[in-house]
Amino acid sequence: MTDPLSDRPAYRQVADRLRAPIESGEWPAGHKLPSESELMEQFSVSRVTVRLAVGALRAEGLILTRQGRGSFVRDRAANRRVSSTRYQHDARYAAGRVAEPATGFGNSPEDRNRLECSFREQRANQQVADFLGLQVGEPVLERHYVHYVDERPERISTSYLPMELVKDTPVADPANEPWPGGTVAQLASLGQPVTRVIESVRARMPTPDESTTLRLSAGVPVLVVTRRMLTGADRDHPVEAAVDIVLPADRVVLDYVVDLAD
Amino acid sequence: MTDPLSDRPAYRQVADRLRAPIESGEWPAGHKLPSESELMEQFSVSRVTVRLAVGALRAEGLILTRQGRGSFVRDRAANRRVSSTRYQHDARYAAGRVAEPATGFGNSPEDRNRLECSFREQRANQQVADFLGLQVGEPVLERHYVHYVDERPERISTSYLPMELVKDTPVADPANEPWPGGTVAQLASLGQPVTRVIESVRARMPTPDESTTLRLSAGVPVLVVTRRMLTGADRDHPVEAAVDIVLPADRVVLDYVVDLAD
DNA sequence: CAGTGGTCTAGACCACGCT
DNA sequence: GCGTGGTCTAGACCACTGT
Repeated sequence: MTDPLSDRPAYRQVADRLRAPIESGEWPAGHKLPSESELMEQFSVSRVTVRLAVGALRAEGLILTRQGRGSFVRDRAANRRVSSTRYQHDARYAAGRVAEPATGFGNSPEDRNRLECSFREQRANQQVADFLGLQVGEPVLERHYVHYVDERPERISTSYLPMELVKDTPVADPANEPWPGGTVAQLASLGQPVTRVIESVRARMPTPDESTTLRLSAGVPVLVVTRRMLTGADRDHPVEAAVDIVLPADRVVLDYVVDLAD
Repeated sequence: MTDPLSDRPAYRQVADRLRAPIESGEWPAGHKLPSESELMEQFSVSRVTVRLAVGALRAEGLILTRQGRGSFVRDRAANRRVSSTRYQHDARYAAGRVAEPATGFGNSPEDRNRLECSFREQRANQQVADFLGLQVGEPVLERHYVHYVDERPERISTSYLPMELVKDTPVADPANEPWPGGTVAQLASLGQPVTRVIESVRARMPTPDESTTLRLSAGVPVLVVTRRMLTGADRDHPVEAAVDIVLPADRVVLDYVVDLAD
């Protein structure tokens, strides 16, 4: 039953009573919630009220609903770690100092990875021009990737390289993807050893397109990384800009190692 | 009008037709959407259908609704940048090599910052023990913070220090907060200069409590950072663990600088 | 087939914000 | 007072999942 005297709306009271056993762990991941008809009877409310409550929990990312089956407690443990140390590792690989590249953005074995990519020549927009130190309209190579791990899409990204740098080189040929050692190794092959990577991390709800591509359930945000790669002894010459690396937040953790030495 | 022949449900069609002018920029941040009655008439659908459409846009973080006023396009530009370089800066400050500390987690002028904190002695749980290299149950100092910038709550965090390290020191006294130079400077004052910081970044939807404290509107995720601070020449001796630094994703961007030098 | 969630209608009353 | 969104009801039909 709900308390009609409370100023807390009925649907919130129902949501609260369902949230408690989820957050306490009493209902573990995969546990089936009572059906909507059971909840209607249990709390003496209409179907619309029940659905408002269930919808709230779904928007919080606590449950997922499947037509014809029911509502279930979602597994919220993100398990793929993506570490900033992969850049250092790939730089050492490109310099011939280690035998194996870092195993992709996902640090997962090669045989579980798959990459879809499409390249095209494009003219720099304002943001890309700012990042690469170019004028708006200068030619750049736009590279669009969808990265799969175990047949699950785990990353959408769009990256830009100055056309002047890559024209008529193996880097501009999508047939050479996936390139061992990634973008860091590609730039090294062009005589541009990366000396600094700057990543900016944001989070937001996915667009419907992203939600479809990444197969996200309701209530799951995306991590959005923008990346700049720089070369030179002063680490200030931009050579690559990845403006949107979109990652599913229910599966990915980003690790950053910051060393203090002066 | 909606197309009843389409297999796309009516509420999605309405949502699509409202999303287009928002994403194209035709309706800029702050623009008022048509009222629910107007949408009912315009698309010849019931109120419930209109509210499903509006609710979907709200869950995507595109709009916010205010009772008695209407629905408005939300401003999605996050503007506070939090950079990993603040740790290096604070280390130099603690070593007396620069005159001013980094201006807080938010890198914003001191006079716009305010800190609420509460300290208490606690026994390490499994996660804290793992992070600090202690046994479960060993005493730790638990520090809970809420950080405001311009009177807006911008960060909730819980941090742990080994009790053995801080007992009867100025660091254990909340009256000394905010401490110039932050945790890095506090540890330096204890003879524990931090040599490495490891941050793990996740994103998820907020709990109702977090949503209230951070004054989040619907459809806004939180960035969740867990941090470990390490000392020693081998950068492997843990001295601090911040298990949950919760940041509003509509206002904060995290910047990380990764230098490659070998 | 029965049970589940997904969509949709018509109608009602309330709380809030502005004039 | 009036228009706004917030909450709630009773009832209907559909699509999907399992037996």
